Amino acid sequence: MNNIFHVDVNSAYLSWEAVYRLQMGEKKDLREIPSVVGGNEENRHGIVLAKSIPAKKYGIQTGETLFSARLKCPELEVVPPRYHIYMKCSQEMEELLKRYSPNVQFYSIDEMFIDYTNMEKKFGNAIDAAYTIKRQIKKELGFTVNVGVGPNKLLAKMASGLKKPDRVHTLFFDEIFEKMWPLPVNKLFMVGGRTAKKLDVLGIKTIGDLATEDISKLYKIFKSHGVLIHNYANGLENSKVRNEPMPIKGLGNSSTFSFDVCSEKEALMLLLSLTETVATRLRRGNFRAKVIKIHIKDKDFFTFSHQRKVVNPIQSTDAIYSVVKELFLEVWHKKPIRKMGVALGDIYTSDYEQITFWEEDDKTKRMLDKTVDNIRKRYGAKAVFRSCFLHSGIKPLEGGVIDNEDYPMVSSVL
DNA sequence: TCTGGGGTCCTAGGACCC
DNA sequence: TCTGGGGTCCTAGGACCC
Repeated sequence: MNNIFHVDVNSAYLSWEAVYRLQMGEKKDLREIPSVVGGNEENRHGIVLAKSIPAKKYGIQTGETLFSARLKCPELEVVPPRYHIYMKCSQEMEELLKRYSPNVQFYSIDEMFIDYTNMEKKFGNAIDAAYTIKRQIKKELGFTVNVGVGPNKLLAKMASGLKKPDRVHTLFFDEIFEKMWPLPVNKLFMVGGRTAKKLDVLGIKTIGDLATEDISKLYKIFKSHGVLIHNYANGLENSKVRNEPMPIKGLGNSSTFSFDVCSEKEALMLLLSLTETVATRLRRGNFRAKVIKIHIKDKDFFTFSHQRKVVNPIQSTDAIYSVVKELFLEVWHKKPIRKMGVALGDIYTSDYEQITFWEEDDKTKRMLDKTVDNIRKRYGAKAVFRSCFLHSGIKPLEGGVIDNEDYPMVSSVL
């Protein structure tokens, strides 16, 4: 029998912010008052990123606007995010977990899987170990977690989500009926708002309803996703706890601007800036890309995208930007823009042998990009930038939550 | 009233090939 | 008047995760 743990930091950003502030000598604990970590409203990033449990009691939800959160609780304390601190806390937790098993999967900044299978002889039975881990994180790092214990990653994750905070829960196969099936169907991993709504129309309200529904009926409506969630509702999932990060399939950067962009000149400058950011990340990973995409959200929140596959994989800022510019001019019809993004797909590793065949980027451009990348690495992102950004009011490197640093994200893949 | 950013995967529809 | 059927590749859009 496999024993998988899922460790989930309770209200991660908010807990970490609270711990840091207490360490800095602040008297009040954000976790004990209605509070949220939230984006900057002036820059139109005003949403709730994390909430305290007292804030949750007012019905405040992650992702909702700070405006709406304040309507629910006028005395709400709002603090800005500090991603560097959260990264540090996350890394410390990962190090701690590695004491208990060599096989720890960094699933997201605040969620990790541990494969505890066959570790019993070293650290005792699984449930005791889960409690020890929870206690140790609280004692050494100052924040609380939920630990879910189960026979696979899906059930471990569902277990950690049961009752919060500071709890250990198990979800073995013989507990599914009692602990998981009565839950509303949207609590199931991979059943989001859209699917839950469609299921509701079909009379499927709980995870149990979904688990016992006819699979061919689900397939007809939801295709492969229907089969997936039916399996999940029955606790069936068998992916490995992965030590190594998943190979990168694509990367992108986007930005919501503090004002609606109306001129072509300004839009192109912002796209160049976004291209710089994403191309720098591409080169840092020693990659090249064949698919170049842009996406645009206009002032009415209507979003659309445009992409092109090029024959030879490219890497230089200039080569990527020339495609980005083409794409933009092909789709933009002068409607004011709220947000834009540049993304790269169809990624290849760029080893030395191959480079001689890539004629797309000439040698001069490669050298220039490399030089600029190195200067930025040594002296910071602002040390050198294109002169067109001077006095333009536009940042030379748009996008990204942390300047000049990779920030680990999460996908819907276990 | 205000509504982030960065990922992965899937599907539909059209182009194109034999 | 009636007009194949696969297969692959590409693009746009939408679902999900945190």
